Amino acid sequence: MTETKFNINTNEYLPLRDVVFNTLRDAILTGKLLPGERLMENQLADKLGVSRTPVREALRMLELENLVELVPRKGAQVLDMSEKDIVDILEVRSALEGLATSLACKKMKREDLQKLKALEADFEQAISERDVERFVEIDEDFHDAIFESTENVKLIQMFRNLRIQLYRYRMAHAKQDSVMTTIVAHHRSIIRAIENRDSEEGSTVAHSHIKFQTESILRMMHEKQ
Amino acid sequence: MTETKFNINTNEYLPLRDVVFNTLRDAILTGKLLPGERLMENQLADKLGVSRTPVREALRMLELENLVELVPRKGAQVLDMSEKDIVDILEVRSALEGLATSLACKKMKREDLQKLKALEADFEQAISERDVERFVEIDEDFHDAIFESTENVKLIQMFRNLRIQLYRYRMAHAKQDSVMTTIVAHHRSIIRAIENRDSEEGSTVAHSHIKFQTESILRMMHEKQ
DNA sequence: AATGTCAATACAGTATACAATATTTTTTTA
DNA sequence: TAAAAAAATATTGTATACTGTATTGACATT
Repeated sequence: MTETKFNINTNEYLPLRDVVFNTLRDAILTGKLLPGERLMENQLADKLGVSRTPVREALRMLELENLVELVPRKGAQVLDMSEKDIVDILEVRSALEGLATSLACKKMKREDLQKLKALEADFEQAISERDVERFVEIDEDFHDAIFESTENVKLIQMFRNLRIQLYRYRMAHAKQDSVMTTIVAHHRSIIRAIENRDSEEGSTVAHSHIKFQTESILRMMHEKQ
Repeated sequence: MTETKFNINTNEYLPLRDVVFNTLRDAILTGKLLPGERLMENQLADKLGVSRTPVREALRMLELENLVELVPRKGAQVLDMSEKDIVDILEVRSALEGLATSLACKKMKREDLQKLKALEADFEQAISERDVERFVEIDEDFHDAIFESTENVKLIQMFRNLRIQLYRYRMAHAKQDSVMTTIVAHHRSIIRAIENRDSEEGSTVAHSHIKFQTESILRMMHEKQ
């Protein structure tokens, strides 16, 4: 199917720790493992059919992503997130998003901008089909494209790290009335700023985009209670 | 010697992995382990008198801090940093520093501001004594104080992570002529912005502070060659 | 001499065994 | 019966043993 010329076959191999890591991360992000739940090495090892060693290493990787908390000699548990944590994360994300967008205004290639524009139609379709999951996916692509265009590896890395931490809230947020259409409107403004190579404007719009997201997530959390 | 009332004795205990981590990190940051150097688990375990297990875990922790690179089935080596890496890091740091300073303008307690001001005298003394090491330490305290005042745990965490990565360059940078006095001048502007509770100004000054640092480090690197 | 093949070696990946410490349960004592 | 002490158990920390894969070097082949 996929034609591969000179496929250097760089590693089909995944260490078990990565397999375990992916499995546990997915379980946490999809809510199969709940905040506060204890993660015991033996138990996980048995369940996954591996030894404790890769489980331990996977747990440490999860700690790096702030998904679990490790207390020496006590063990690991799935981290819960307070409202303040969410606000803190979004505050940092706003700064990063501002930087990324302003850099995108300077550096994004024309073809990549075209791809960004093409996503608009996908957004509209997802909205009309009320497909929140799809919408959220495209939203990820949109922001990914902006960060990628900065060509700043550290920036991309930090952004991904923050995003993972809020992954659990992304769906519920977008489900709210009119949130999706507002997001699309913001995206249009961002695209316009990039088109005009207006870094100042890009940064400003990005900030207000995240500000809206913050308010929306907070509103959702308060309603839920 | 040290009188301890109600010493809750919260863990004198450090897991071996942390001891190894600290040891290796220190060795990397002080240049005892050089970029590109291979870190072999057996060898390190023997040298440090522990087993491979804590060494492996320490290496993974170092990877998180971007101090070593881990290639599956190949092993670890001390990461080298290109000029681009440094610029990338400082670009992100600039955004974080801008956010932190603008938050400090809003949130810093008066007493903490006083402490910040008190550092000025220390800076002057370090300069007059040509004590670069001391100067750099106070500089760390200064920026730490600003980030602490934001009360944003994620922001502080990311800042620390970035700072560690540039630790190796901090001394050489400050050693250059007139750099220290310029830094102190910048700090005064930052303090003034916080005093005036002027977030906009704080953010701007912070950005130009890091911009100066970036240029200075780059200049140094080019001269060195 | 250049290239290819094979064996030897070194290394990381994984599993397991043992040690130390928390936690839980049971027993003792008031 | 409640609290304290002790024992039992569960769990993490560390060491070691084993496995599989790269890497290296010797040797053979061209």
